Amino acid sequence: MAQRLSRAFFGRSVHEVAPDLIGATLLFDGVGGRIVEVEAYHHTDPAAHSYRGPTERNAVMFGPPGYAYVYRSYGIHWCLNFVCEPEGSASAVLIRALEPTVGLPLMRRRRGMTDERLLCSGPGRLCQALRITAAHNGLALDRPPFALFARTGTVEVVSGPRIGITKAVEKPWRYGEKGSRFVSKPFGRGARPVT
DNA sequence: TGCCCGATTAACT
DNA sequence: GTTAATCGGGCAA
Repeated sequence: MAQRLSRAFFGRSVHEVAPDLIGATLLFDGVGGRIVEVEAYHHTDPAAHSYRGPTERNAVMFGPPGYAYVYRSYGIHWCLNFVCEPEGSASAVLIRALEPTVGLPLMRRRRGMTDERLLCSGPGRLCQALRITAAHNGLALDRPPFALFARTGTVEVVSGPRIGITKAVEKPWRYGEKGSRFVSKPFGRGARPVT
C-alpha cells in the first residue's frame, strides 16, 4: 500500500499541497477513492471563508494543518477541506471529486444512484457518498475514520479557474487530473499543465 | 432582529 | 440553459 500522508505534508503552501493531492487516495471509514479534483483557498483570497478573519464556522482553518474543515453549503450539502500551511495561515484545500475505488455498493446506496461517474464528482456528492458531516469537522486526517495515502506513480495535473465562486474568479486555483472522467466539470482548453 | 446570499445539486424546460 | 430547495453565516441597523 502507498505511504500515508504525514502531517508535514499539509504544512506547506496550498499551491504545493493541492496538486500533490491529485492521485492520492482518500478513505473515510474504509470508503472512498482517488482524489482527481481540488481547489486551493488562501487566507489572502477574497473567495476564502477565512478572508474576513476567524469566526465560529471557520475556526478549524485557523488551527494547525492536517485537519478536516467541514462546512454546510447552500443549507443542504456538506463540503470537505484539508487545512494546510503553518498554523494561523488559515488556508485550505477543498476536495471536489474522487474516482471511486473502494466501497462502491455502499456509495451507490447512499447516493441513490448507480452511475459510478456521478458518485463523487462534486464536493457535496463526495461527502454524501462518504457520509461526511459537521460531526467530522476538526478531525485529524492521519487518524481514523480518515485514511490518506500518497499517490504511486506519476499523474498529469492541470489547473484552471475555480467553480461556483463570485470573487477572484480569474485565479487558476482549481487542480485536477488531466483527462479524468470523474471531475465535477471538465478542464477545458486553457487548462494549464502543472506537472 | 432582519435580510441577503453562498466553495451545490438535481430536476426542470 | 434555468431554477427550486434550504438554512446558517455575516453584516447592517
